Amino acid sequence: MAGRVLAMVIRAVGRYGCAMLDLQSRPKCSECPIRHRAVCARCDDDELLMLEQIKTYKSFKAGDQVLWRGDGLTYVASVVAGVASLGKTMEDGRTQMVGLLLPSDFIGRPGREAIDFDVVAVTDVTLCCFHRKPFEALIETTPHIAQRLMEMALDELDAARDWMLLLGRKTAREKIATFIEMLVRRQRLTIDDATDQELVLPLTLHEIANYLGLTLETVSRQLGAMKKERIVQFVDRRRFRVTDLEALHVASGDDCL
Amino acid sequence: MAGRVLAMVIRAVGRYGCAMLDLQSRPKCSECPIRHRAVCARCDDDELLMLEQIKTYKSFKAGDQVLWRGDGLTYVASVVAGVASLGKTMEDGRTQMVGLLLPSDFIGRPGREAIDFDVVAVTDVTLCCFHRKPFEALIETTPHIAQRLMEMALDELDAARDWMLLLGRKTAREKIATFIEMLVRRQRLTIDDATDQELVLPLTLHEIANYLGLTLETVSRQLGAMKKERIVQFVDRRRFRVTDLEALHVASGDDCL
DNA sequence: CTACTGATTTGATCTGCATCAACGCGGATG
DNA sequence: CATCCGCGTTGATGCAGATCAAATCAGTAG
Repeated sequence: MAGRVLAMVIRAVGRYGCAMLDLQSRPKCSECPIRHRAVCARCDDDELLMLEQIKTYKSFKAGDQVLWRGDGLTYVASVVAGVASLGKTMEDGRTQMVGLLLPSDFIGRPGREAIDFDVVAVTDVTLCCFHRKPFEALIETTPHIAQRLMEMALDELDAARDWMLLLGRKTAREKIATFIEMLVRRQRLTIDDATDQELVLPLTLHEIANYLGLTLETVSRQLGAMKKERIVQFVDRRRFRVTDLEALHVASGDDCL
Repeated sequence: MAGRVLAMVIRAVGRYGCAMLDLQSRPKCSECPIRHRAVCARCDDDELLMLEQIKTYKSFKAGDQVLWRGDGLTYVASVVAGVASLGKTMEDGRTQMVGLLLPSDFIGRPGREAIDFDVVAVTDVTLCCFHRKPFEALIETTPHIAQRLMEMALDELDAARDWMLLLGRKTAREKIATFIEMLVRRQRLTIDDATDQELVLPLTLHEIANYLGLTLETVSRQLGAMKKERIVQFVDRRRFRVTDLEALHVASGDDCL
């Protein structure tokens, strides 16, 4: 069971002959695109060096399962590139996405043997993996890592709580609006001057529904309604822009700013 | 997650809550009931001494608002006794509880100026408060605190994700069953041989509904149904016992153990 | 004891979203 | 080129749970 990750990697690579990323490669931490946001953000050069020694890159193709619920946690990892989802599944097949992992987000947790949800690659994904045991040891000796991990966990906790309000109390329309607003805000953070920028839906309708606690039909209908109302405008299936940010915000049901 | 202390709460509440505790008093950390589970769990005696110097006890009556959303965070705190809730409210009055705080749980977060939800005392509550600034300084110099806070945040994150599945996908019946099962599991952790123990609903129907993303009428009806089916049995409004643990678990919709 | 207040129960009705079903579209495959 | 399959759209129908309304009960203040 623990070997599944590896099997996945092999399959992913095997499929395309050789994935673009060399598995053996161990890019310099100092040149890493997530250097200043990931779990290593607060580390100094010496600490970085120690991390560098226990890290390995792994790649996954869109759709690949990265971890199965109940899997032994041999590795913990940071998302370097791509989007992955955290999901829970009930016996009868109902599923709920409980988190979206974007670059710099952390997978797994020190001090626990198994993971309690599925991790799936939504797009092609690159992970920076650390063997859990040495990573845990590093936490004991390197305050900067525990401090950063604490910050990140608390941030995710805030996000999870916002999502609980959404799941528990918001209407379908409010859920969709909140979701789109979240995409806008994120894009803003990455690209400057992103007002009126073209945005991308990183998920299929099915995945969005799964994230919002709805069915895909409902998502389709609500999106359709917002198109009609000229709140959003689609250039193709995936790309769109927000034409009425104010109306979008009102529709989200959230307080003033 | 954070619970595992309900019996203590029940006992504390069952007596005279925490009203008897002197506000000015600064009890010895070494004799603190939550010494080994709270944010200070990993601290050694020296570290404890430093915490002791910046701590103050505060008490709140059941129903008191401890913090308002948007409040400046002058203090962070641990719950010493009693139950408090974290809640979110929408403009039109809809509310969703996003967390239950039991003894040893932590309120507030270092490195953030304001809090993004309301904290309300459900029962009489005693807090062990630390001025935020010196507490943050302590985190920088005391790895044990950051490590423990990280652990606690990750535990709460797991709990929040379970709750997201509940809010997003479970039926009313499953929600109620899951809630009761959670109460049972918590009690079990504290009192050995707790099978068939009498349990207490620490919340009103209104609060339970608020926690589960339901209306109080629905909660009442589902509880009524489970009474009829002899799954639970009430001795009075607040006290009950589970008569069919197996059926309860099946009703919760969760996987085998 | 009485009146009042807040918590709970129960019933009747309404509705938002799920469910079921059919169809159109575009990209991949042979 | 035909076909297939995953994805998205659209329509018809059903139902779980919300909403509205009223009665009961328990505690408590007078």
